[in-house]
Amino acid sequence: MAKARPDRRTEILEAAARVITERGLAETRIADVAADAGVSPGLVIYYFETKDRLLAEALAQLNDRFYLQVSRDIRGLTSAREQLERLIDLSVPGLLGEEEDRREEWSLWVEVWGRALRDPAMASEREVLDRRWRDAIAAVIRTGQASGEFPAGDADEQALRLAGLMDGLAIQVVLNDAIVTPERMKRTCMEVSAREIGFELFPAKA
Amino acid sequence: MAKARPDRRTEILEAAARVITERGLAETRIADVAADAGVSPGLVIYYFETKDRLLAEALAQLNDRFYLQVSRDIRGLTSAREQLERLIDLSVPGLLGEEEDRREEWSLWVEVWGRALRDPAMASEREVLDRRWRDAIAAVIRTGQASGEFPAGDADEQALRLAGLMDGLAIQVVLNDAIVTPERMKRTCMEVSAREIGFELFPAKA
DNA sequence: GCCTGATGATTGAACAATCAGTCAAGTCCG
DNA sequence: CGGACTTGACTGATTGTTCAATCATCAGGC
Repeated sequence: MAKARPDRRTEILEAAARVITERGLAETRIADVAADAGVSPGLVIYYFETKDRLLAEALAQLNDRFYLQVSRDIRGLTSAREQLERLIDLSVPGLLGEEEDRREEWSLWVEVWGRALRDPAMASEREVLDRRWRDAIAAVIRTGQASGEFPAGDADEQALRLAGLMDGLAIQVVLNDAIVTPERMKRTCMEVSAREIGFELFPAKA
Repeated sequence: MAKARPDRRTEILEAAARVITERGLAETRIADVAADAGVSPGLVIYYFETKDRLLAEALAQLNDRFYLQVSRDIRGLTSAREQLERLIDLSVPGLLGEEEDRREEWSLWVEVWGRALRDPAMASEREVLDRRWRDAIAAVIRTGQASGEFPAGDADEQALRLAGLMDGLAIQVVLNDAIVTPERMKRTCMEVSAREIGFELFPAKA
């Protein structure tokens, strides 16, 4: 109904995002994207020149989507501690329901890292996105410091530590490590955050 | 000189390890390995049946090599704190000289993670190796606790935290992140270790 | 209202490159 | 001589990309 004039380029991009999250970056063929978009392989190249450009654009879109959700979710919370917890919840693969399961997003990150090793364009894209992520964490920490909820401290360094820990643990979780479960990852992240940033894990409700 | 009777299988395995660390798992072709070993492509398949089996064996060998070096290096150190620092030094990509540069090893890990997402055999191999790594860290921590150098604590949980942090930061370093330099990674790992495990970063030499 | 031609969108078959794995034939060594 | 080892050309499958042909849309002339 709403398809007055379908924007092919956008349709193909969305199809690519779907295929990538389902089958992974390495297993995504142009033919798959074309089939998912209900379009011929030739048309995909017609709009995106090369497969690499298509994948790069699709990845950027997927990331924007994640950041949008995170900032939307966080905006509604008043306490920095709650914001931080929500950030962690959203980052732990498989912790929340299907609706916001981050497993596929993390799988994607792992593949991006692999590709970035040999693809400079992908590498600089990744660096930008990672910095944006750390900055988002640091912003939450600064909010808490400004309001007196957290003690003063180097928010950037604290964000780096938390982001690093989350990356490392998320790898284990997304690969279904028997020891590192989503719940354990969350607990560990919360405890380390509390200690490194300097807040009480279970604040007295006073 | 020492090649009385060349063990082709071993030669090919070593060639595979070289090619993999140079070009990455995804970019390693049978022909490359054959060329590096000075042998025909057919012979590679003759000894290893499939490319996957070749890669799996080569990876296992690379890992054993790393663990051997780590345990050899650590055995010579008496204080647990020094052992831990050595462990971290050996883990930070590009911190030490070329001889023991871990950059290629970490690149490899990133690719193993990517492959493990879709290859169950690779996934369970990874899990085993990762557990071995965390156990090695935990063993060092327990040594320190037993000698009274570190306070009592949950060594397994502490090891999980340190291993997670190292994984996450190593990704940034190996991808040449402008902010996360090898030196910064080391400093951060040491500081977090000190706080989480509970030792003095700069012990009075008493 | 209808034809017309131009422009861009779209197709799908064909092309070309890449590689894992096969195989028939040779070589070496005991 | 025989069996293990070795070769390298070949096959077959996959897949990114090209391209000639077709189709849709629409502005503008009649």
